[in-house]
Amino acid sequence: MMLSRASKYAILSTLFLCEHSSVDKKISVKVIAESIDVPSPFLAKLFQQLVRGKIISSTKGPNGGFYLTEANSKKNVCDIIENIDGLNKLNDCFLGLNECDSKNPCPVHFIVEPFKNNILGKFRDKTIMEFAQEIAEKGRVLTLKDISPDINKLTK
Amino acid sequence: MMLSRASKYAILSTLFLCEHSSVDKKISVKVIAESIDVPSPFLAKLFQQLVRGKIISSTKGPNGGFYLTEANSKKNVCDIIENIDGLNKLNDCFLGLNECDSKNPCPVHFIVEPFKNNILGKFRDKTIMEFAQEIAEKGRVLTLKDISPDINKLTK
DNA sequence: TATGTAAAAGATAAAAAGGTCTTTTAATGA
DNA sequence: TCATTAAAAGACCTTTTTATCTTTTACATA
Repeated sequence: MMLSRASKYAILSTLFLCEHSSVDKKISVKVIAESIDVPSPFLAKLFQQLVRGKIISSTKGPNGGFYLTEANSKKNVCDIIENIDGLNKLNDCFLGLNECDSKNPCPVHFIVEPFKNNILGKFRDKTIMEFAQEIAEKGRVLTLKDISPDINKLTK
Repeated sequence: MMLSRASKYAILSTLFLCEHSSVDKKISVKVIAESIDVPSPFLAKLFQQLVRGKIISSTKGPNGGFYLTEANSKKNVCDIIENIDGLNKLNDCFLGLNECDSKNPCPVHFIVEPFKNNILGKFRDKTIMEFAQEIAEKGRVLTLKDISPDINKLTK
């Protein structure tokens, strides 16, 4: 019922790629890692896996880097999660019961279930492309960076 | 936005205590651990912490064990989570953004937020006691054990 | 075709979560 | 008051997740 950090990184950077890259404008791990503030060797590993899973594309060498093809951008967020965490992770009972369904529900089953369907729906129905467009239109910034300065850090 | 296994164990076993124990019917870790199918030394550690947090009570020696007092049973599930995971864990952005709120929402913010409030509400408004009663009334079994036999295990 | 660039691959390390074991302390009652 | 029982305390181990580093491979172009 929760994404690993790896999945989160994968989602954000794939959306970033969708917005900023194309077949003739490939982007290196380093640039992406800095843009969304994620450890770059770790992201490199994730990208290898996403390439193998045909979620994103890459070419080596000068002017090489990562990018999305037409086909790639028709994938959806579920595909990313599936590729990194596996989908079961999202289906586990919120309280950890092995058997939690409408017949033997945990105390929060009927709260969790609609939410799960809702979010899985969103992750399945919209393509990466549609997602990225929505984000761009609304002027959203998808980064792990601190946007506003953090008081704790300033006072150290 | 997700509970650790430790928190889940803590919630289930506290509810178990509420239903099955009292000041003059204390229960040992071992019994509880077996009932809900959780590693007993691990549960023992958790219980120590819950006792320190005044969520549950204990006495040593013969006929000793864990139990809930009046006061204990008026605590709520949030208190348990707070004590084990800290409440922030539930408040983190689903996609890991550092700043995700209605002003700069992540793509799923408006799906996640109502759910969060909903479930936090339930965890805050009902006491352990009320929760346990509800479970008992509905004849629910809160265990991590497999209830129905698992085909995979049978065929091994 | 040599050179530089960037990903792929794989080995390794660090941190966190989960789990175990042993010794000490407190309570009970014989 | 001594033996027994069960939790408390704390050291320790294992696995998983997260992160890094080094070497190899592929590609581009000068």
